[in-house]
Amino acid sequence: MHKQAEAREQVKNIAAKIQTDAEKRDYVHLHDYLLEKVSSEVRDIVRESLGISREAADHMVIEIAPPHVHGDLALNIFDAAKISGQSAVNLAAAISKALELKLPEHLEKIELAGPFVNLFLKRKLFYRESLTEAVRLGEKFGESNVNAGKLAWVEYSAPNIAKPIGVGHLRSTIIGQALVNIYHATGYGVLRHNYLGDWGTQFGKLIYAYQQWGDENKINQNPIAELKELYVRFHKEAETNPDMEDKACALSLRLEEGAPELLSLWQRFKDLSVANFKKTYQKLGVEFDLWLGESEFAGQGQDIAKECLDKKICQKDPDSGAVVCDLGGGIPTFLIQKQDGSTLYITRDLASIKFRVEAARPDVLLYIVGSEQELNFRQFLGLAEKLGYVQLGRAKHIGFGTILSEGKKMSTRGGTLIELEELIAQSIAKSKEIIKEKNPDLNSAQADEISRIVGVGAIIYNDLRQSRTKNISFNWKRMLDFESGSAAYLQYTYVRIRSILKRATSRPSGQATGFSYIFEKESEFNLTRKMVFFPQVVLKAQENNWPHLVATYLEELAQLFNTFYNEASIINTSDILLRESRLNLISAVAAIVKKGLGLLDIKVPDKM
RNA sequence: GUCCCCGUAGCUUAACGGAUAAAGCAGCAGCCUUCGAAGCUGUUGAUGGGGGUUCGAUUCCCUCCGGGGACACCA
Repeated sequence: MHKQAEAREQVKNIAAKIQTDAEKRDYVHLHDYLLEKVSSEVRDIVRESLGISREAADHMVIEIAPPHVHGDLALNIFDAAKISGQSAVNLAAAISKALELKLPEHLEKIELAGPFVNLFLKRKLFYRESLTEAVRLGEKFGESNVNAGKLAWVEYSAPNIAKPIGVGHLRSTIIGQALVNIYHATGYGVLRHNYLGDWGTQFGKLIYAYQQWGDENKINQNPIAELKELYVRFHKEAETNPDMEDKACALSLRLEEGAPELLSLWQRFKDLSVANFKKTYQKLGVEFDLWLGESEFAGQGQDIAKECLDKKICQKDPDSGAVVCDLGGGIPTFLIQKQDGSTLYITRDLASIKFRVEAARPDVLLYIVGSEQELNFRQFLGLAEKLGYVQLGRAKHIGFGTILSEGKKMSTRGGTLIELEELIAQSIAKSKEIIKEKNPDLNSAQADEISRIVGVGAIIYNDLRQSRTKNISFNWKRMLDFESGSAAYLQYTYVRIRSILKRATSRPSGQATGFSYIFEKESEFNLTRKMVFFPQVVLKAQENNWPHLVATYLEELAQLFNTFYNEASIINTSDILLRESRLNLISAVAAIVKKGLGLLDIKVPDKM
């Protein structure tokens, strides 16, 4: 089909651009990070002196020592013990002895406590090196090259056309965009795909409703609201008038067959919707490389069904003639073709994944779709793998919980559904009230700009701060609580640091690589000790598809900063070297906060 | 009925099978003539019940209870 070739060409161009971007990219090598250097010093010594396998040695992980423990860092050897088949206590003793005999460069001493090996850093050296590194890398700190050269295809947002975006698609949009950013930070090239819900029987209903009651004036004035109105009216009237469903079905079949007058109507609805969505995405700071909807794959349903039958993976139901698939393994059977021969959602998804793999050859494909579709994805991906469309395990469904209001799912009928546009507008308005109250000196334009950043940040953070799979209990008050544990808390921390830096008479002398940074207080050291873990946190967030790790980390880092801030004056530090060190320290913290929030797709204001 | 997710302090949430379960809100007691108090310090308070695996379980397995969701011609 002509259209299909065009789409393929488009995808190939996008993939090529992603690849050239990747080639030009200046990657930060993971093994250059200080924490990695310390880790490999330890691993090398242990491997050489104990003769344990590389795999076991690589599974020794350095962590921050718990507060009640003596030591700066702790070596977690439990996995290594399991791999090398020793008891943790014995291995820890052997490791501790080996490290004491040949002390790694960055360590002062070792302490053994049962199965735990506690590490004492040469604090001055560590402080100097960690700060030098963070200052040098600035807002690149945290990135790595672990997945350099790989391509991830991420499908997210995926709203249905002719309907307003609701809070359900909001989660997909926010989580998807965060994962896009996080994947990119670990080296991936990422193709951002908005797979529009622009096909299926609902368009028969919509067209029917339009033909019956459509009002051109209203549609031109407020397209989405009016289209939704038509759709709702259809369902209301269909309750008392059941043959409307059949008429709508007939329309949708004619649409699928390509009836020109219906197609042009459909195209118009789609164009209106997309224009509207783009405005919303702009407010959220979300962007896509590819807008390719389900309709693109509607024509291939029959071929897919035929292939499934030919390969004897699916069967024709003798009574109805529908095509049925049974994957076994406790997965319920499902249809891939209706008895009237028309396609289903899953059939189009199959055509779509085949297309994606052929056109771009991604290393991973992510589908950011609510957990209620978990079964559908097990069926769809199971069948796609069986058909050989995608390699086992490369395509993943990234599910997430529902947004609940008072413990219940938001529903249009119950009047509890919040449309995304409404949510954004209200959040910005409420943020503005708070901002004006907290900082009355801001002029109106500044207050507008800041409340957009803070209001949108509150929405995004409310979603990403907790683990993906859990339901979110939606609560206006909590979302707009700008105290600890909020985006505003992090933004405030950033703004405060910027403010100190502006007031300081000397600028941080970041460029000097040999600069001998010094510290005085425990809280300063604790900050750099926390900072060096940022790249690891980003990596782990990517590996597990857990954006909330970044949020949790940033809160902890910000709190360490605020503690330090409260016990030491930075500008009034009389020792010049110490003052210069502190200015660089807080500047590095600000860079991480900005970078981390950026990974979550949250902006930072200059003042607030 | 089958399958999936979830159950942690009064509330909302953290915790690769690891040391004394971590925060925020709410409550109580403190800290601004000094870099932005949207902050900081202290304090009260929790793993739904019962088994099991393990040197060690909030985490894994079984079971019960409670909440949410999904189960073929919708997406």
